[in-house]
Amino acid sequence: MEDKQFELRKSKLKELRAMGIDPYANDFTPEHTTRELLSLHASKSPEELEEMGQLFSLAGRVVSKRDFGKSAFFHLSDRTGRIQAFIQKNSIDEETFTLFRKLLDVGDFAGVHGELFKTRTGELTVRVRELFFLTKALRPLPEKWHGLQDVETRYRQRYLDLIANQRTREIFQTRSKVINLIRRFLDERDFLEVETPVLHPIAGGATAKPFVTHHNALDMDLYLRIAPELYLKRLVVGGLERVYELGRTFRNEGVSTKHNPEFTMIEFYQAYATYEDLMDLIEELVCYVVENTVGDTLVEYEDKKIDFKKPWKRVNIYETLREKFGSKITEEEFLFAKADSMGINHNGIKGKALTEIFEALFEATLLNPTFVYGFPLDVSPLARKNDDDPEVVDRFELYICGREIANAFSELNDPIDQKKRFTDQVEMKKKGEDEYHEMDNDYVSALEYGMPPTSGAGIGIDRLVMLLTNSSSIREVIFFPHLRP
RNA sequence: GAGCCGUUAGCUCAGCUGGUAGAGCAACUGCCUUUUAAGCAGUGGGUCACAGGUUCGAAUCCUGUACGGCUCACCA
Repeated sequence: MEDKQFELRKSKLKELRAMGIDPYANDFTPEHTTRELLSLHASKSPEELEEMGQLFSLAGRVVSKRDFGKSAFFHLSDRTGRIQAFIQKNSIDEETFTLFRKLLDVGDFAGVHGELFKTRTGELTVRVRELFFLTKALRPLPEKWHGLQDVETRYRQRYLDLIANQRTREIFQTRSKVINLIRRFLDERDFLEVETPVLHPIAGGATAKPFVTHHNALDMDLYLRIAPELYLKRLVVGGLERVYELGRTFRNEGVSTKHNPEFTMIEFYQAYATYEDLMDLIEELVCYVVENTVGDTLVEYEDKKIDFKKPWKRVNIYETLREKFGSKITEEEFLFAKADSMGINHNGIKGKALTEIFEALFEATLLNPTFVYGFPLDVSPLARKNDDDPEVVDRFELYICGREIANAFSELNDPIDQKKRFTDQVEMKKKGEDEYHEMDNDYVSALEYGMPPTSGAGIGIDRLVMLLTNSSSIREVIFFPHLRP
């Protein structure tokens, strides 16, 4: 048997057409929103509303219907909220009233003209004087009481999730707000928003596996960008001293509650700034976003409370490890033995062993925002060497709630050093670190023209939004997360 | 990629150690002019994810497949 409700609604569609009513009309312009009506008039007394006598017009989806035979209530939902409407046999023409009862279903879009009044329970309600059929819905909506629970349907048919679950709408409103706030923050500081290529001939700017695609006309493979970094720095060479790009980045890695193959990142670069300046800037930026979304420096996440209050802790990787293991931790023999005992795959790379030991032991403990700095040189091929310790680079990562949220450093602008670093990366790539950098001669030659001292940062927007919306999975903050087709 | 768990009506879920499918909401038919999970009476609706197997008999037990969730690994 074919879906009965579907067939029935299709026959209602035919019936409407037979009566000369276009079930997909586009001739109604709402002049008000539900939020306007509620915020301007909800506090008025019944008498005040009656005196007003004004006709309002609004449109939306019918999300509930309570039929009493000779009158009925229903709720209309628009982008701003929902409002109750009341239709009565003797305050509207009879044909419309019958149409409403027989042919208008929950899920349909309708427009109404009517005046406002208060019901016995005091709810501001529109008394419908005219009703317009705008769009017939052929499928029934998810259940009104429990909403839509099935996660697979929620992700695959996000529109249903948005209709049924208020929380989903709020999450994406917050996401939008976060992005807007970041733009505003950087724009106010004279950063220029730019766009750089998504298709890269060399996948650079991060250590990650790229997606490969093919350009037919040029008969060449291209990579979806794993980071916009190297192009943004070319722009700094070009004299754009403060730039940022907010956009999608692609990494061909596993999918999890914290990883989506395409995710949103902001990278920004500021000439004449140090990585320590960027700690201050990021602290300010994130606090600005938190204040204007959550509205409190204390943010509840799962069963934890994250305190965003400035100043944030700053933790040095080497110092932390020396405190734990003594100074011999930087000696190769001891270090590799330790890493092996912890099951860490370091591939004979010292910096990798150090950072992975640190992450394994301390990452999960970093609940409140914490800057982790003092990264080894060999895992940071694009970062500037520290002036005091040439084994270390001027780089930090921001951890919140045990997750890496940002990565930043003073940029390496010495082209000869950069070339050597790329060469070292290529060597390590041969050793089996297949996500390490390739030689990028074009980038090196850009540096040869001179890049001013610069620092740059990347912030994972999805993860930040997760924290601010108390979402435990990245799929909750991406409209259409990656699923098998 | 590995382990564990899940998939039953449009939606939310029951269905025990195998005996042939249930509820609420939604829908349909009535009644009802201030309800808001409206109410009352009645009706219809299922390849129990898919494919095999065991059995007299499978939603239930077994195997495989698909899709999803969680954890781990890689990573941001």
